[in-house]
Amino acid sequence: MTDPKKKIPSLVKDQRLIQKRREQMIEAAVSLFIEKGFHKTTTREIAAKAGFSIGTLYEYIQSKEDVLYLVCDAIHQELEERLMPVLKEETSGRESLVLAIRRLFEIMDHMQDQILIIYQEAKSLPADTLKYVLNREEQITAIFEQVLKKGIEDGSIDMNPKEAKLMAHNIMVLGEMWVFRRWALAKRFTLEEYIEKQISLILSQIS
Amino acid sequence: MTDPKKKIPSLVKDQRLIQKRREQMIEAAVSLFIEKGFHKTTTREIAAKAGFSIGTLYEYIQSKEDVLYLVCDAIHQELEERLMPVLKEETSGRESLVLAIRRLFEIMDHMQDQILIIYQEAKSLPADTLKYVLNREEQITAIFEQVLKKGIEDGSIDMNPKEAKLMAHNIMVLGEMWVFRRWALAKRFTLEEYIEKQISLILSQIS
Amino acid sequence: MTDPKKKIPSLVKDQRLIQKRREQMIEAAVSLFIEKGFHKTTTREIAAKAGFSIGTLYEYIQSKEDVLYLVCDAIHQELEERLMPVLKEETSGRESLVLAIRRLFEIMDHMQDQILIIYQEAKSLPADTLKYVLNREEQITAIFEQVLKKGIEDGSIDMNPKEAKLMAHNIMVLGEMWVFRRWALAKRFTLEEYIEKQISLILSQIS
Amino acid sequence: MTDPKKKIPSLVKDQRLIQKRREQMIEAAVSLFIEKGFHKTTTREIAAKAGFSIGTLYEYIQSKEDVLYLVCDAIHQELEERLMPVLKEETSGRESLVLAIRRLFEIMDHMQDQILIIYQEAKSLPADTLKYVLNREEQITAIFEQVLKKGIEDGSIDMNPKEAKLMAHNIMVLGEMWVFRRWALAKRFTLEEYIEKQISLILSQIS
DNA sequence: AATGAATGAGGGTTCATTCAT
DNA sequence: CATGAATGAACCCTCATTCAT
Repeated sequence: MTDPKKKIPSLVKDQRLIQKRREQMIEAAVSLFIEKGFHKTTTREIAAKAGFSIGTLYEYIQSKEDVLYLVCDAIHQELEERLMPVLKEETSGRESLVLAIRRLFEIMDHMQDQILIIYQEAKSLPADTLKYVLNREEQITAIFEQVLKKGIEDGSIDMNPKEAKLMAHNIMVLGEMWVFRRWALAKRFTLEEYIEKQISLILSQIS
Repeated sequence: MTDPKKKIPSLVKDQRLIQKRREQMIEAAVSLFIEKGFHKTTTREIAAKAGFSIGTLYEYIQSKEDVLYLVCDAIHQELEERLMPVLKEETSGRESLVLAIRRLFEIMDHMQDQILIIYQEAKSLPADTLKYVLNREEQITAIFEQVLKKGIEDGSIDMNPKEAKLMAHNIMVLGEMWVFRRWALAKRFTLEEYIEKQISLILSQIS
Repeated sequence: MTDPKKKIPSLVKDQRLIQKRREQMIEAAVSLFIEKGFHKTTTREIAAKAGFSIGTLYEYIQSKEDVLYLVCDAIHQELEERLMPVLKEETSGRESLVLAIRRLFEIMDHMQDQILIIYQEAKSLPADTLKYVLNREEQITAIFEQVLKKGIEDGSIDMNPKEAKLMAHNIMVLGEMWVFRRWALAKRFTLEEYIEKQISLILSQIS
Repeated sequence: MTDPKKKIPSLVKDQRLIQKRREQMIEAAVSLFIEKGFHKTTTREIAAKAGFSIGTLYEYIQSKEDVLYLVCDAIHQELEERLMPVLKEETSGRESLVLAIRRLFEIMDHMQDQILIIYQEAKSLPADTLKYVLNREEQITAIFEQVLKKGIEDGSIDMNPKEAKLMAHNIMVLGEMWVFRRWALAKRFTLEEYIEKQISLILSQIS
């Protein structure tokens, strides 16, 4: 139910320190992965940019792939933290949906580089670890499923509840599309136009 | 307008042979990239699986990235070749659209591994070369734009022609989604269900 | 004025260690370059003979050419260190010249293999780096120019000061000649005979 | 006594053809060796520049080093052919010497790139083959020895005949010096100045 | 807890040479 | 005689990971 995270073992005991060092390393890794991708980034570079030595890096992780996992998880974390507030609003499911979609797309625009990391590099995770990341992705998708169901219940959305999950995936993917088809879309639309048009198209499916 | 391909220089002069050897190399590379990804596949493995020596491999390409480009191009080629026939049918734009979407999704299902290669590995191409691949992707997307416009003209599709391009991208992405969200979708839907539901959702946007 | 050396970057920080390892590597490389030349010597051989791994070698240099530069520089260093003491003597310029020539030729004989490395391999250095080596060579030549000028001033040498530089080059080259024409000269002369004859010939030019 | 050349075996019988093809290959190789050195020049490049295929190249030689030998020999040949005419003049040994030195230095200037090939690349020849090249070099040196002896005999040159050989080597080396110390000498002297000064210095040794 | 020197397997690429056509 | 495709040993260099200090 809650958010199961993979435990990455550390040689260091002090939990505070672990958190601090991992934040440093994630920040360093994100910018490096954005710049050159996971494979072309070296562990040395990550340690250097994080401000400590390669030896220290390996006190807090066990392999380079651990860093990738921490990065993916942090990105999902940020995505979720940015998305959740919009759901607090007390409105109809339909309005909630529109707000959430808009927010999602704005987040996608804002975090485009990070989103790309997940899309392009997650495959390099060991199969086990990958599951945790995909799980998290599914949970975020489930948020939209919930909003849709709320709308169906309060009558503001007209659709078969069985299709809520698919619809939720569609929404997520249309958001991500702004990131990984940006090379084509940005030639034609501003973010605002993109949001407006997609919301309008989605609404035409639930009336 | 037409389909510009990047010329990959070869030390070998015989064009027939170049084509033959490159086909062998592409087939080998595709299966290896599927199995272990571009970065973890070695040029030696590609040569061995293709049935010739590493020296021979380099008679037909200049770098490992050339192999990746050839692979991406071949995948797009196959995708296009599988998609085009469905457009020959003499029907309304709307029916043509439905046929094309169905075919696209079936192709995505059939070529899922290859599609994943493009999505996950194309980023490793040199910027110059990447353009060729994205261009090709855009051209395939344009096919759906054409079908939509045909439907608008013959009155079978009701939508603002200005939105045809976006809609075409949406369709492509919903097809690709069957590939890269398969881990979530396949738990809930068969391909057939997926096709039916998505077509029905898309049709609700153009009536 | 002073002796500008090219800074070869190292991944290792400890300056002491850098010096120590580079000395090991230079000693190994010199003997290998003598034995088989720069091109036929592999970096692995250098590392092995130096007593460490190939990975360690590359912690202290950036490319095989860096080793060649270090070798050339060390050879020039030794040459200079062997030559300088003879100039401390308090005598006339003429006597000083004779002493220096004798010493130079003795050094050439002693360091023949190393001198050959510079002559035959320096061309493999990148243009930038080659300049440092040639510069050093010119500085050593300038030593003889100074001695000649001292002799002109104190009246013990009779020559146009304008020709001191050319004369200095001649002396250097006659010294090197003992190295790279050894195959012919050693058949006819001992080192001592060679020195005597050449000094006598040179003196006949400055009286 | 005469000029023993190394026989390089060829698979082809027709002597005319052998000579023609080898001339082509030498011309190609010389320009490539000048441009990039022996080691960085590939046999493919030599064949291509010579105007035939790599297969054909190996019909006329047995190894890349054979090409280097042919090149060295051709250079010596040209050097000799340019030098000999000056000896035909009917004058005193002293005048003959001056003429020969001048001619030698002019040739060195003219053929500087080729001379460099011999100096820097000959060491890559197999020991056996190297002997032929050094032999040739000694023969050319002997020319000057002859001129000196003629001068001693006709009284125009005053020196101990035992030193003629050394003197001849000195002259050769001072000529080569114009080539391999050009980076320093050309800053100070024109060829003409260099010739004048060196001749004057040499003459001061034989009066 | 932090450091950073050491390791060495492994990767991409080159190129002299061969030999079937 | 000429061609040029095929070979594979060998080269330079990288980098994730370890471990003594």
